[in-house]
Amino acid sequence: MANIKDVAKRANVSVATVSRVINNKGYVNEETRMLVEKAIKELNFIPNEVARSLYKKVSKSIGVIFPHLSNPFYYYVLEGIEALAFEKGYKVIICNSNEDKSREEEYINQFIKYNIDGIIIGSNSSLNARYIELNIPIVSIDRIIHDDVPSVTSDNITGGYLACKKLIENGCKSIVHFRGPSILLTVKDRSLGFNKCLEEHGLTCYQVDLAFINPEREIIATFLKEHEEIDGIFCDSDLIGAVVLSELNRLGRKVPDEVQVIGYDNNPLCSLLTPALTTISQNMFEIGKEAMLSLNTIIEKMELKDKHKTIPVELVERESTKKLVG
Amino acid sequence: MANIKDVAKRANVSVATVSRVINNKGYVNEETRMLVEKAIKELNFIPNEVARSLYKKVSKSIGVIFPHLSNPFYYYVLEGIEALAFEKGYKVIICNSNEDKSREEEYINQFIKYNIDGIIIGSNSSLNARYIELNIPIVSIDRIIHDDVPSVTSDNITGGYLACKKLIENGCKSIVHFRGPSILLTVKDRSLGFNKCLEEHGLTCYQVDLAFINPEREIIATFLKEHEEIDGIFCDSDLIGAVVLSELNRLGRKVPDEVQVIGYDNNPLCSLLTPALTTISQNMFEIGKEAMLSLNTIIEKMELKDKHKTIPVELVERESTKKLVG
DNA sequence: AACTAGAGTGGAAACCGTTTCATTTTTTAT
DNA sequence: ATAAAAAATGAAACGGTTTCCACTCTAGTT
Repeated sequence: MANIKDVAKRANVSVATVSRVINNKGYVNEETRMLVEKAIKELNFIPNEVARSLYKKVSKSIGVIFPHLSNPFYYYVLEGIEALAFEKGYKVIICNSNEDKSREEEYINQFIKYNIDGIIIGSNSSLNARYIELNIPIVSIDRIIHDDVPSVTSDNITGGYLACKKLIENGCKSIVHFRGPSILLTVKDRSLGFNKCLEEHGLTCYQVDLAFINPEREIIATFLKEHEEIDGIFCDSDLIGAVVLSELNRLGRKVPDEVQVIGYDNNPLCSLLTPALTTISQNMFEIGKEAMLSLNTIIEKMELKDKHKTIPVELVERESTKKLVG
Repeated sequence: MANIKDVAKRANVSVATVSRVINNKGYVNEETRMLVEKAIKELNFIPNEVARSLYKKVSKSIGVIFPHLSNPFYYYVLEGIEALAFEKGYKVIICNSNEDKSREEEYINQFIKYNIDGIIIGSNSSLNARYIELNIPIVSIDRIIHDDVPSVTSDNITGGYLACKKLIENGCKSIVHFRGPSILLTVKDRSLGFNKCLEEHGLTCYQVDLAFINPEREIIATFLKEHEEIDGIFCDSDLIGAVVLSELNRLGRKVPDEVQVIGYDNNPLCSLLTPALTTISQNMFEIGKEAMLSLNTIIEKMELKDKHKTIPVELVERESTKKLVG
């Protein structure tokens, strides 16, 4: 690999001049510039970004830490991040913390070692105070980890509210909320909205806690068997919704005529299920884009007006819900 | 941020000694080591990997380029890559080429600029000869891009064969193969195996070409409507399988009694469908792991015995297939 | 003619580690 | 006691780039 010295030698100039040419900065005679450019081409020279980053302490790359990649939510967010990052000239380094806090911290350390310009983190654990002190630009997704750390979250309260409203308006009387892990803020918020609406109508509901990604089929099956009166179901993820639909089908309960089901996320899977799943759509691409936008703002030391952004949700109606007449 | 000089000053030693301590290399007196370690802790010193990488020309990180992340296949592969990479101390940089060859090349250039140690690429386009000349360790996934570039592919030929065998053994007479984009090697290979088995039984089948990720529902619907005689369906992805099941359901055709369906990938989605989808399982995690293993072997300049690895597949039987009696 | 501003260029320091080599001190073997 | 080997340490070079500063030269101003 040719380096800047080789180019300088070949073009019969100093390295400083070559640097000025590649960075388009400072005075360079037009003829000299041509000479240098010719040498660059001939030697197939690519400036070494590591050396550059060493000097400038800026790497034009950002780190993303997600608890797992197998949750569709994250990769749609990722596509949003990537889209804007690419546009702004940032490389994206993606790491998988596996929900493991120590691994998360190890990755943050790596990022620091690599002069990373900023971090987007989708974490369920709270951030070590050390990192806030370090003053690296960080944006959190789907959770507010610290008042000083900007965040982008989905409007989970409204999400829960909308789902509940739809079920009640559709005539459901006996409702269950299959929730995700109740430690999560997102889950808490959805419950908040859901229960608020319930309350407004003088109703209550069952609550069952499940895993997000691999929902426990037996718990769902047992609950549904023991509660034949259930006619409205809200699930905290479409994956839970899919299992619920599958179990209802097994039990011979008709959806949406006997039971109505609403999922969460608007996973592409929804329209593949039978019946297609009504769901709360999170604009994941937008979440990613906004997070990257916030991050860019902090990196460039501009003022961030909206420290904690909330992205609106909407209900997407498919075949698993239906307004019951009478 | 403290640097190695600050540590040296604080511990009253030279930077060389500090370097020896952090790298655990060369002679260091036990007492001195303690002193240095104390200073490191006090100053919260984290060695700058950029400087390190500049000198050593090794970055302990690898780049992964995938055409998109929204295909579940890729993120399971990714988890395999990550698992081994983490173990071996590599950071993983993931890039999304969006099937765009120029973006792919841009990312490879970035990787070079960053002294990346190796690249795993899941590409549909053939690799520019330049990169092979550059002699960076590269491993390709799901495709053989060059005889000299090691690869890890799934045993697609056997996958196609197994699917066909199952359909025929189960009593299917009129078979259709809903294929992915026929430019892809994977798709070609599956057809190869599938048709071989067909031939062995003196049969032929329909072939319909579709997109992998967002299969065209109308094409599938039209075909199924026009071909009521179909009793066996092989799909090149589970997503295609899901749409097929949904359309069959809409047409009132019973699965598996009237039509049998086999998908491909063993996407978690399979067990959520009704009926649960029989599929050819690709061990994606294993593919990722093996790719990382090959890459590590080349990076460390050890001999790679198996240049082109093939990962076995297996048929996972669920509810969408059934041995017909009589 | 003397003076100044700006164009054009190169030398060298800086970024932050690693490594080589030389030197000193300690230990072991004879 | 002495030579030889091993342990411990620091000075300095190195990696590839950017940038500051100093310098030369030309053109324009009084």
